[in-house]
Amino acid sequence: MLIEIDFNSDEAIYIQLRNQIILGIATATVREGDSLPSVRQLAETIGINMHTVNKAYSVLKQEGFISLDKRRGAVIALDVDKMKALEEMREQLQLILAKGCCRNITREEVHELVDDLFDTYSFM
Amino acid sequence: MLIEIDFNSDEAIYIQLRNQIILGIATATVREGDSLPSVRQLAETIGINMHTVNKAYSVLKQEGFISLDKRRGAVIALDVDKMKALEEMREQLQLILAKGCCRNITREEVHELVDDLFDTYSFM
DNA sequence: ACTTTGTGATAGTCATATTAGCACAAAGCC
DNA sequence: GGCTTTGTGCTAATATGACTATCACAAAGT
Repeated sequence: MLIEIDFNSDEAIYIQLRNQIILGIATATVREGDSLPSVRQLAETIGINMHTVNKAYSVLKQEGFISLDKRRGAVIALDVDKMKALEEMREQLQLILAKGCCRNITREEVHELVDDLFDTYSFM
Repeated sequence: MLIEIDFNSDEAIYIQLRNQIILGIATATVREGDSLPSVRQLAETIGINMHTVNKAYSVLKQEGFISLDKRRGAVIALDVDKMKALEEMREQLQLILAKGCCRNITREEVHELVDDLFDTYSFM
């Protein structure tokens, strides 16, 4: 799994890491049960501090994407609470759709965008 | 237009302000051509500093939602660059849909969510 | 034994967010 | 003409979060 960090981004490094790992899971680059590299390994590969990677992993654990194990390290383990996920998605979509609405984007165009992206994430 | 700030939120005050104003535009609480309160007025109403409101307005201007005028203050003026807006929306949807995908949310459920929210933003 | 693992504590640096105070030119009002 | 309000600019102080740098330690694998 290739991870690229933009050091000039205004987005925190550990957030970029988290996002790319989530995208990696959705695009089936990594699958349920797979292990992520150790915090020290990944940190050295990217060229950042160990604790920054650890923070990204902690966030992913807290959000229910991975499970941290002493023996196997960080393992992909999806906590599927659909109701909670739908509520969260609704909240996040709210602002994005409002922006689009101000720019005269129609609901049909949003549907196309959703379908287009969903085809990329067809891992089930 | 009612504005509520959560001072315990991890989201910056000026970001909360920006978001609520965008939602206000989309829900037609404020309409194109309307003026927003002056930076000093709004700051006093909310109980925050003048410069924080000014920052929110500056961001909204830079993003093409309002236009700042010496005489009329901050006026709702939507810069409709649809292509740019679609590109931006695609980028923002990418992560949100990836998250949902990991939680087994189907594209039909996303469509329902989109339609539901779009009904709220029917100002055109 | 040796290495690697996650994890914790501590401390320093840097950027950002927020507030405060002062100022000034332009516009509106009486 | 006086007065107020407007956006905008400047500087400075404080607080918080992000990132890095070390040192450390117990648990697990080889």
